[in-house]
Amino acid sequence: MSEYPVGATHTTGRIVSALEGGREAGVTELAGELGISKASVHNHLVTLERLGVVVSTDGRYRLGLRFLDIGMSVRDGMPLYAVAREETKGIAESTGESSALVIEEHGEAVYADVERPERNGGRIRLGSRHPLHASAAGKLILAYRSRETVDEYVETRGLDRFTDRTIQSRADLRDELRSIRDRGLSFDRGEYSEDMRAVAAPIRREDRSEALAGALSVLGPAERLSGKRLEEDLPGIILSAAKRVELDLSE
Amino acid sequence: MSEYPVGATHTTGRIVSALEGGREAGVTELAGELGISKASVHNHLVTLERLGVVVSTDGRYRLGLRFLDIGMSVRDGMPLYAVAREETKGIAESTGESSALVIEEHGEAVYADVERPERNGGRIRLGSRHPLHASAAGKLILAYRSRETVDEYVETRGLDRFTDRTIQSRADLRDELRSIRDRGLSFDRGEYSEDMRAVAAPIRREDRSEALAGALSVLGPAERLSGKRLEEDLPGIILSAAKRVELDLSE
DNA sequence: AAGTTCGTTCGTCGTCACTGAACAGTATTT
DNA sequence: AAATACTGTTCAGTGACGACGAACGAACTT
Repeated sequence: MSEYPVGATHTTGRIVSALEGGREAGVTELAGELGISKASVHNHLVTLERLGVVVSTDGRYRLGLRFLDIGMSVRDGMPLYAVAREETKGIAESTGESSALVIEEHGEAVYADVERPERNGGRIRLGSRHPLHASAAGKLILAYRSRETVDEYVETRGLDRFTDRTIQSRADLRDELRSIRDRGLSFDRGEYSEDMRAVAAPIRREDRSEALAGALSVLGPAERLSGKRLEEDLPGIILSAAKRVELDLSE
Repeated sequence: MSEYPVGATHTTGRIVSALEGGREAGVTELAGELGISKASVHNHLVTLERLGVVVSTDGRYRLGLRFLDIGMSVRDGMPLYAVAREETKGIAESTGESSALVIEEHGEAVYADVERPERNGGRIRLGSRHPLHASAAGKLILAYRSRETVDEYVETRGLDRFTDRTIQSRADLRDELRSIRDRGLSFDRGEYSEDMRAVAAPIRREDRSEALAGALSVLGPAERLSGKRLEEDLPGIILSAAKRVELDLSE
């Protein structure tokens, strides 16, 4: 079995990825870039347009908002989102900062809900994906995973460095994860972005199984998130919110 | 040329659509439903999982949030969104109601931005798609299109009926569109949902070309949107906001 | 008006996407 | 505890069709 059982779908995926971010491109452009024949790229684009996910205007193509529609329908269908929604909002209201519901997907931390995204400098938005080892919520998710799973993560994704503070060694990661598990709380003090801080609390499953259901997180600029506020006030708020979500989830 | 030049991609699209709304399904289930062999469905799902858009847990499959990520990146990349964003927010703040930026795509009204979605009863959310003839913004978009384009819309999509007030005949639609063009303003008084009201104002392009760039809209329950507020106050607010967007857009 | 781009269309070939059937687990039933 | 009835997955064969290179036609540029 090859890497991608359905090659044509793989090609479609590559074309879609190339058009991410609302980029508008022509057939020849894409064909050259992806190393696919013009005719083939054209066929894929026409198919995608008929499916309603691509729009074309006089020969140039771009992704439409159908992706957003599908994505929102998926998000709204998540049981955890329905349960955590009000708490996420509540955190943003009581703190005045960005708050988020984060889940794990394909080895990444994914933001399934973000309240007040404008308060984090536009760095994190709904649907954002970040490496697990370089965010408060991501580390939290890793902390509740088995050692093998963590090792596998490090091997396949590596410990990409974003700032001086990004965890760089497996040993450091292991120490940090233990400390997180002990406290039931996770901090990010500029490990992904120099001037950003975050606190995250775990949402465990009813059966207390290994993997977390998700994490709640508060995030914002270092100038507002520091000292006692970062170390004591926010942890208190977010921990109790996460506990309430856990309870609601088990009903 | 067939309907879909790349058949495999079409199949993938059908599978994805079947999984919309966060539905979790098994291979056999999908195969039976779509009339495709189990093996084929399996191949598509494995491919989609490798591409990172599908997640599987012990044999059951569902869409992941990658769609949301792509969709948000497309939305954030829209020039109109960047320009209209603050005005959309402003409308929601000054009215306390849901406000939206709406564009046309594949013959549907698409909500590219929705502020305070909770204030419209959860009926309209980011990425929602509605028929053009049964919403304030949709009718507005049709109103600035050529007669042939409108005829084509009616022929291909038909005038689906949602409430007693939904426009049912081509003649009524023509009259309504003329009136909208004359006033430069569009109302929805329960044409899509019995107890919903909306007002929309056009965002024209600099070159004054036929097609609108989009529309701004306020929407909410009939109990709050009625009388002078619906007929005079909201139109004033939304018209001036749309005008400002038009100006910003032409810079 | 010749030239250069583009998107699109056209056949042709060789591959691979689809099928039906066998396999391997797991849950349910008896 | 054995048997049944579901799953999801793998397998091998084949015929449709996806990929390619080339030709086409339209739209700008020169």
